[in-house]
Amino acid sequence: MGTVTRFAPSPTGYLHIGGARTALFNWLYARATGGKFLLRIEDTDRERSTDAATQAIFDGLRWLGLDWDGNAYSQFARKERHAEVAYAMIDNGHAYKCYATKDEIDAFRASPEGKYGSFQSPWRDADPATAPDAPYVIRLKAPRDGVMEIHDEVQGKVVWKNAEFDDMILLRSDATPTYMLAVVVDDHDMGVTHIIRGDDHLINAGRQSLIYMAMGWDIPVFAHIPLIFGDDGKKLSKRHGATGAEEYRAMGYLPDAMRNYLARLGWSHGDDELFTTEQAIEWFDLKSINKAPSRFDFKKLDNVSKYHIETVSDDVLLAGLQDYIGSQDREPLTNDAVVKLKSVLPIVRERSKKLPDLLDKARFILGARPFAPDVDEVKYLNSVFNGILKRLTPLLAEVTTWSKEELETLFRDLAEKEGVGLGKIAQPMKVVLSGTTKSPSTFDMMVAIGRAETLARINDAAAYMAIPE
RNA sequence: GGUCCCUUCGUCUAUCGGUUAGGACAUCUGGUUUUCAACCAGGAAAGAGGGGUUCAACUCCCCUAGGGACUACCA
Repeated sequence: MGTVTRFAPSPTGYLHIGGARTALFNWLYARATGGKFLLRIEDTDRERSTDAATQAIFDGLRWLGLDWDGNAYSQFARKERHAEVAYAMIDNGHAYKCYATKDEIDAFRASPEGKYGSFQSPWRDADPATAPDAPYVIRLKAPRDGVMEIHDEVQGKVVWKNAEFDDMILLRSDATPTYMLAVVVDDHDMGVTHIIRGDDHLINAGRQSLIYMAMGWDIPVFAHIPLIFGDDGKKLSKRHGATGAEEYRAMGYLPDAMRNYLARLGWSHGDDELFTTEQAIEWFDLKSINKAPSRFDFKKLDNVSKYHIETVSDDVLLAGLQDYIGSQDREPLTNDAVVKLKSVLPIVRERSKKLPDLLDKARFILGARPFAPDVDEVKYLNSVFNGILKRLTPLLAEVTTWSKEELETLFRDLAEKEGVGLGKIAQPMKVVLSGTTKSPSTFDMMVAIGRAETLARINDAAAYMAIPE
């Protein structure tokens, strides 16, 4: 039997980056073992679940490239089946109807005994004949003796005394299932073999095992992964920066980089830091997941991002770029722009940490004349440079081979003749060619746009510099 | 409060009883340079504390401290 993993988010907001990593681990494990990765929306909480959130989760997952097998399941849609199992558990003596009202339970909690102990329903061992004709919930009849032991792939052996578990509610008084019942039934029905989830669910593995056992079902393999914190060690929240997957898209990170970085948070394969998704799939295993929580580090993410922008294929980069542009609510690149961009990809992908950096560098090819200098770059276009530019222009017109080497030689010779450093000429030229110094190499740009365009831009710049001081 | 989980450089981590405790990011120093968010070289930087077990412990056990999760008719 092949492995089946699942990601089961509740649709109450965007896709949290921590959830995204959980999804990634499940996806990686499924792909690594040739199994299936399923998606289930845990929408049994009708108050908080929204379609918009469901959509956001789909979008986030799709952006990250975490494709799920088959259609996404709606947990709520399966409520009849959940109820059926709850009643089956009454029949086999592992659950009972509890008529305690909300007020009674609240009163218990407010009492001294209720402060720390869990609610003990008087209906657990009551004679069914005495049951009133009133709404009821179905509770698990949790064992009072013995221990529950699970073997978690990440956490190892974990043991609880059964007495620690309360008679949790399985089916609410409105006949909808609670999370605890629904997960178990769904995971069983969906054939889930490995449950990889946040370790905030660790104790639930014990509780849920009780249900599996009550129904005589096979208990899946558990792997509870530690949570991701912010850089201060506190729960990752808004003030740490972005928490939603979509935000990372809007910041200009490639999905490939996110997968790499997220995979590396809590999981490792020796000293490998930078890797492709294919490699991650090949290397991924549950045993190498760390037990300690990790902190999200944007600096490191940037470094990983830079690597992927440099190494990913042209098509992937271009697709990522278009996607990023879309996230900014901007018009996609035209076919013409794409062709132009593609021709300079090698020189603009270098030194770019994020997609917007790359786009900045591509200004010289995507923009149009005249290239007005950025305010803080105007200083390069001074009178000294103006003089040099006048002597440079005819030289450029005569260059025999318009190549990087030739141009560089020409610039160096001129610099020597002028008695200045190469930077005094090449640097202002960047501003002439692109309006900014945050551009690719001067010579690379000149070669990319050609002689005529170079001369034309010099002419444009001359106009700026002609203005008397 | 109770139960459970966690603890190696600032950060992410390697180490499966024997290592000068390694790598990466960040940081510092020097170099290079056509900007730099680039590159090159080098440096500083860690086993929470205390007990055991063992010839030998970061590694196994216990205690303490600190952090976290759970403790809902939420998931």
